[in-house]
Amino acid sequence: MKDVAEAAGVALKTVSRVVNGEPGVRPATAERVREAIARLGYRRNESARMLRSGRTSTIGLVIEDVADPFYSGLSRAVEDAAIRHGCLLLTGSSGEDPARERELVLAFCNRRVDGLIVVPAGDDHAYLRPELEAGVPAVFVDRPPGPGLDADTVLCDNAGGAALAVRHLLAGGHRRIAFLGDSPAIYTATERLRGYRETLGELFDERLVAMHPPTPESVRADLERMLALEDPPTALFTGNGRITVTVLRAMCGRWLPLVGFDDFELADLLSPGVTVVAQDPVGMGRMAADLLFRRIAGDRGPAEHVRLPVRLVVRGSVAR
Amino acid sequence: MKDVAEAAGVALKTVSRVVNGEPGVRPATAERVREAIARLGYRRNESARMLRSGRTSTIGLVIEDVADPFYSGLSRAVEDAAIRHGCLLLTGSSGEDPARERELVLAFCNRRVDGLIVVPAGDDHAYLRPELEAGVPAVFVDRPPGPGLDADTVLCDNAGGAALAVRHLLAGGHRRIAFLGDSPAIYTATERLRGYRETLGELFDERLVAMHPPTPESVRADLERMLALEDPPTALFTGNGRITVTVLRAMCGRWLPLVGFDDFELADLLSPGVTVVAQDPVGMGRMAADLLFRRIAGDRGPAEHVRLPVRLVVRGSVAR
DNA sequence: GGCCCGGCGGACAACGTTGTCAGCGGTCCG
DNA sequence: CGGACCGCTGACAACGTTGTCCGCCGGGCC
Repeated sequence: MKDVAEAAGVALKTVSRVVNGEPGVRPATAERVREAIARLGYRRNESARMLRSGRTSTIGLVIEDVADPFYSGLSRAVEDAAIRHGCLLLTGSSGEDPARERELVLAFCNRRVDGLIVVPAGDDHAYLRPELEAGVPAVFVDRPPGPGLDADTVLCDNAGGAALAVRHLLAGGHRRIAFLGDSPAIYTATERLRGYRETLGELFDERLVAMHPPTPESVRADLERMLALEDPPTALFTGNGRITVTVLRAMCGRWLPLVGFDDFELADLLSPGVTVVAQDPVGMGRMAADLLFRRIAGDRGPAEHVRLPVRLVVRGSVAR
Repeated sequence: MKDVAEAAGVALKTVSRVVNGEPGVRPATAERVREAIARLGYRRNESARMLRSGRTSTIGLVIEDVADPFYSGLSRAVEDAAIRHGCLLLTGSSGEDPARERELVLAFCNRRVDGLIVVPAGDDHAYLRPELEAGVPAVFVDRPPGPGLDADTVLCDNAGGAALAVRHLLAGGHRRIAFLGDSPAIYTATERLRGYRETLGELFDERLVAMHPPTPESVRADLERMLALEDPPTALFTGNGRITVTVLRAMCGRWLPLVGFDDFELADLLSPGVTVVAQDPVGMGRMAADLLFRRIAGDRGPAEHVRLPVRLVVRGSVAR
């Protein structure tokens, strides 16, 4: 900027004014400055600007894995909102590792992001308290933060969705409904288990429940074990998109009526189509971003807790 | 940092040394400093650090759409490499809009990213020349930059992959093979058309080619038009994952032997399974990131042009 | 016992920007 | 005709960090 000022024969501050479109510069001078900028290929240094102004026009997003369609949809929605507010997006995948989540969040804080959107991997967010108190707005999506942190959250109706799924299967005449869920360490997994369990009531049977991170082997083993019971399941409820797909693959050939939590591309093209409880990742991302930008704009109201509805999408997979 | 220094009763620079693990601080002093840091909840301001050091430990990634599985896989691979090098990732989706691509890239440059990975949307990258000359390393992925820019590129063998697909269909006895591709403005689309055309030789028939951004309506119309020909196609070659899926949906019920460019999740679970030319988005992302970090580390060798192989994954969709 | 050396700590400038305030003409009004 | 005001421009400090350089102090050696 100093060079531009010299080239245009004006003071540093005048260049700054032109660059920022501030008033008080004669058109002829401004033109001369702009010409010098173009000639020298000058670009404003945002680091310095941030340092001075305190705003980075950047928000941080921590998700579980960008490559997972659920999170990449959410991610895109957040990005769109960021662009609308003139912000850029720093993205990081925690891979369900609380330590990694913490590192990412703190790295974002070091860069003084204007706000954070976090899909928490762990359930201890004490490390975030100083940041929140320092005024960094944060919104938690898909899962609530650890205890003792009263921050904005955007969740979906996990238990209600599970209830929808189970009731649909019950209505189909099933009494032995297995649940294959993700690790109980994951909030959404236990919530969905809760909805499943409460809806089943006394039909609940612990032997029909399996919960851990899905691998083809573990899912296959779970299915084998359950199908070998003297009173095997006649239908399946799968706890997230990845598990649904893994189950579909593990079943190759055999078929059990199935409802999956979370919609996925091509669910409708499989035969039979897969009935799912559809969440709205894009809606969640948009909602979280809206909330965050309201906070960034200065909204200091009490923490908001949004719970988005889910809906049952009936396809062929439960026909008797 | 000044506050920490005061609280610990030492000089500013001593705090800086402790924070950066530099030698020359007595353990007792260092401990006092660390205690003060913890007590005050101090976090280093990266903006100031960048300003001073010139390195941001951040790289920028411009892709077409994070929500597209191809790009989200690539994205994840780049992120993993970035983390390995202690960098964070700024991500932006251009949505095939050259103006948006330009804005994103320039916004990244303003933030002084250490390097850029770009899936170009446009074919005029003159705007990037000053940045490249200023020493910002850039790697282009999936598509080459516009003419006159000699930068590192990581592409896949588009024409070769198309040839694989067409030869597979020819071997299946087909002579009337239609090609449904994306807009000819997209490099990969025209390359795949070229491979298709050259492999077909005199079997090539312009009436069996349709190229534009796929919408359910346009794809349906293309299929209708082609199937109404007196000599209709007996097989399809689809130019990317999105088109393949759109075609599958548009065909509902009817069936034509099909090979798609780009693999996609569940392609194997459809019945029949969809034969595809599989690219390796993760490999492309990793390769691009490796190249970029070599440049960032100071490699000033001539531009490298990597072309990754593709492979034909035969599934059921071409059985006669 | 004095000198030199090494280990440690601190003062200061600089990175590139923006906010504050002051200066310098010219114009308008009394 | 003089003073006040306004439009434009510029000098300077400050943001928080790090690199450079200097000084202090204690110990070992001559």
